Amino acid sequence: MTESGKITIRDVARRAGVSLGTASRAMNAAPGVMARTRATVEAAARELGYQPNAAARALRSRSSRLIGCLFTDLENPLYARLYNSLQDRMAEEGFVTLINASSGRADRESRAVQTFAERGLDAIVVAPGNETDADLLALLRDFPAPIVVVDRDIEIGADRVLFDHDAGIRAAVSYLAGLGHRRILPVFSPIDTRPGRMRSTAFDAAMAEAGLDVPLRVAPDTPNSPVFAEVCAALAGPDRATAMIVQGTHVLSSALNALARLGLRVPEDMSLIAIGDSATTTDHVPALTALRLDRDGMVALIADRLLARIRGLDGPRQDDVIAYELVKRGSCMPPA
Amino acid sequence: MTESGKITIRDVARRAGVSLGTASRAMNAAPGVMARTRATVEAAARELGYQPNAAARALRSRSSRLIGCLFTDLENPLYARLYNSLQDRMAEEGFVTLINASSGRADRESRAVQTFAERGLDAIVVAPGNETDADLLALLRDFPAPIVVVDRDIEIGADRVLFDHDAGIRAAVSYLAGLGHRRILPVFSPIDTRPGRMRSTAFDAAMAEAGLDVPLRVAPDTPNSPVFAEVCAALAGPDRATAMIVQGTHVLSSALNALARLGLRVPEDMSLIAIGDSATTTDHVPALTALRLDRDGMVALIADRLLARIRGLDGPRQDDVIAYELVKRGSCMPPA
DNA sequence: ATGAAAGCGCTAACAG
DNA sequence: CTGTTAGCGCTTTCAT
Repeated sequence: MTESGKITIRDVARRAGVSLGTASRAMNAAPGVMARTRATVEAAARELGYQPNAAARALRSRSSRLIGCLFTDLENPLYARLYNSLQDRMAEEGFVTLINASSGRADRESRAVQTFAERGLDAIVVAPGNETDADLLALLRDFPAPIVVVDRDIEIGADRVLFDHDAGIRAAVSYLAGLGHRRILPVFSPIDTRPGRMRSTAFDAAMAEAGLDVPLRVAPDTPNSPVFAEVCAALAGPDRATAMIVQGTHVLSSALNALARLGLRVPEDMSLIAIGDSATTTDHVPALTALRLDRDGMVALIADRLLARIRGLDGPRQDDVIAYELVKRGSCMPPA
Repeated sequence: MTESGKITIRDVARRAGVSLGTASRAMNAAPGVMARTRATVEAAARELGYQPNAAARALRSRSSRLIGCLFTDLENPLYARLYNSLQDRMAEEGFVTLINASSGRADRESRAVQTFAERGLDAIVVAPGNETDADLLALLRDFPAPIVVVDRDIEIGADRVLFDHDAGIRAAVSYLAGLGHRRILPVFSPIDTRPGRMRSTAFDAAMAEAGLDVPLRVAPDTPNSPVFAEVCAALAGPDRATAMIVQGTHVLSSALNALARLGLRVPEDMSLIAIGDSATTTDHVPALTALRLDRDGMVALIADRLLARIRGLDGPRQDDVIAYELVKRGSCMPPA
């Protein structure tokens, strides 16, 4: 019935009794259109069920009104939520947001960037799993549209939004140290990418400043590797850690598993701080003290930067830093 | 340097010393092009770093080579993986796959479908959170391209890929009953959508057939609601259940939480079968017996159906059923 | 097998 | 403020 896809701007113009150009201007809220004319055109469009043809528009205007995201992992709540929020915000501005998950494989990431280029995306936001792949870096450097890099140490002359792992980890360590903990077990992701690298460095520095040793550490191979066995082993000795700082979702749940297996209760036998806040931390009983990113702030920052660059802002590339907040809940107490 | 985006098919044709039309035919592997000509054109394209303009192509050919997915939740491992696999498969066929997450809100779902229509997507696959919203259904019915519905009871004349919850739940119940369990606690999602509805029905039927009562059930408000308190309450009595069948990821982890709090070990004190297989089930210690969907089969089915319809297959709409497999691991044993 | 030409639907530049 | 016109880059007739 609606026969969508058949009605062109010509039909709208005819029905509104104006020229094609005027119809276009009216619908795009261009300056210099009489309010009355605009109303007439809009009414005609509505009555006809007019839907603009995105391809024609992109071809002519050289803007696809498409934004792309390249992340490693869709299941990661951080990225899933970032994508959701970004999508909402960009939709308000008339953009459609794509996402591509690479599982961290460099070849996939390169292909995705290439596809993005062919499709003429207006901008992309990337957090690739790989910070050093030459191919990917070249593709990114040559990318014909603005890029925002999220929490990766890659230098391609693009704007970046970076997380303040340093302050976050320091806050966690000093909270725990203040509670009286002296043996704190870090369970962090591998160091081949910015978050892992920075967390490890910050942790070591903070511990050193607090005069504490770091005899043991658990480093999952990937951000999603289970660490059950490693955590069990690390907690086996007589001088076991009395507190842990644990990253992520998968890693966190397998660490929790290990505690359960060892018969260690949180927080009585083990204090715990999670890096990143999600359903896993809030739904846990007791709710977990966590390092939470200011997600809304981050999305606003990314979106604003994206929009500004799309609109032609030509200033120097800029780095912005997003803070972590230590949300204190029930998973920490002084050691026994 | 590469100056991408500037080289058009004209440049390629000129360099190859052929006409524009021939260049197009050569690159699209159209019939009736001399092998030599094709080679020349392809070489020219490569040397120039030619990238076809997707918008122009879409405008002229009336095909965007874009596929859309409309799911409720990106964090849900099932959808995240379905999307990943589908994307891989469709990329091989030259399509880019978009995804949109609605969080189950009908208005968002309607807007997403509308956007998909404007963008001229070649096909969409949908698993909306809402099966009855009139607006959404109308939009879907009028959608100008093929649709594949995933596990939803919506009748819009589209092909569907449905999960066999009935056989799956029955297999789980009869396995547990065979082990000697008589009190089995179901922890299922709400019944306002196909999976929840079918699971509940199948569970009741299977229990009745096994001659077992269902005194208690836990039904989270949404597929992601925590059920800690409800599970604790349900397991409080003297005749507590000795086995549970639990859905999802979030629900599952909060149920596991509840067991830990109650001091109930799996499987010694409580047998447990998870609906859906993910890192949560495989990484748990002990690994959880789970109802696993044949994901590869599902993706192949969806992709084939999509492709066939895009290519004009005009047969009657079809329903396909995907089986669940009961993967036996360490979380079940006879009741004490 | 290839070349020439038309035109997809739209926006932007230029007149009036 | 509005009408007219010229393409955007490509695929697809229609000739040859």
